Amino acid sequence: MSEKHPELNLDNQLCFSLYAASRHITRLYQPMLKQHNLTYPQYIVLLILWQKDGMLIKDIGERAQLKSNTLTPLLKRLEQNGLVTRQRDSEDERQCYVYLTEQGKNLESLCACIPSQMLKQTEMPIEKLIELKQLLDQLVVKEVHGK
Amino acid sequence: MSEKHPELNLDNQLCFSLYAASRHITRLYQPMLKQHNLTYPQYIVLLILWQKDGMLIKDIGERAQLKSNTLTPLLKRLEQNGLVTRQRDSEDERQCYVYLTEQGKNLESLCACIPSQMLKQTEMPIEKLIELKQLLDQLVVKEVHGK
DNA sequence: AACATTTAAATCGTGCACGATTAAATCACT
DNA sequence: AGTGATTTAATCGTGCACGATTTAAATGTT
Repeated sequence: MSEKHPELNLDNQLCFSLYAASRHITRLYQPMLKQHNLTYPQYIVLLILWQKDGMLIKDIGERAQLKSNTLTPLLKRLEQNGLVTRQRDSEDERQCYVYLTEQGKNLESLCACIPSQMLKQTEMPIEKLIELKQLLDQLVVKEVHGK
Repeated sequence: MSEKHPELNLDNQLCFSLYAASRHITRLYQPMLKQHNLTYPQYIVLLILWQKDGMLIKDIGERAQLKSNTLTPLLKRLEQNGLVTRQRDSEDERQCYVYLTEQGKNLESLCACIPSQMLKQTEMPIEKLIELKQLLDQLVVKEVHGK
């Protein structure tokens, strides 16, 4: 066991805990999302559209922190599955609006139980989860300003 | 703005904060890793091997929480780049050991500055980062037991 | 010894992520 | 009006992640 560089010990790396925890939580979502034929990033995009229908891809991207190279194919899949439609802005043909279909809107109620089921599975007290979320958001906020 | 299902508000979703923070931190690593022609998951695997050289793929996978379907191609790329070699166990031909090459070993010292540079970039006090890491690890530990 | 079971790695297919580039529309400025 | 810069989405290529399957080797059981 090398101890030349203890700062490189995996157990000291916040980055790895973050990476592992994120994938772990995504895996926990899979069984529930699979019932609705959704992937986790698709679910994120739907969360955004359920809050505000008819958004521009650009604005969805800002909210989800994803660019068109990820969103365009993802939205095409959602469209193929009948959950959204895409429509160019007639005022500015560069832009593209995304609208929920009826099926996409109806899915919201069906997914409403997911957050509470997830909370149950994590088995961590709600105060700790809130604390964790705040710390995570602080970690990201810095760079948004710096940009 | 739909408020039928406030539990689905993106801003209330720990999962999204986790997902966004993880990708954010990975992006922060990119410039430093690119200098050594490494991706972030490759760096994770090297962190593991720097701690203990000559591990089985199975054990690397347990440590990194990755299976062979992810590790095999990743290790082939590390091998192509001259950082590791792979060798079947002659006692048990199913198993495969991964060894650092000289170049792979030498890279450790070159990467030793990365953690401190990352700490600088996050601009979050070290106590908060430690707290964050502990919470993340608690989130994951539960499922390992349940499994 | 024969055969079912288990294990480890590799393979396959799908869907992200993301850097880089492209194409088209709009804007800004002369 | 003309043209260079900017904006938006799409496209392209690479490398993960991961469920599912396959292959080969080892193990267990009769």
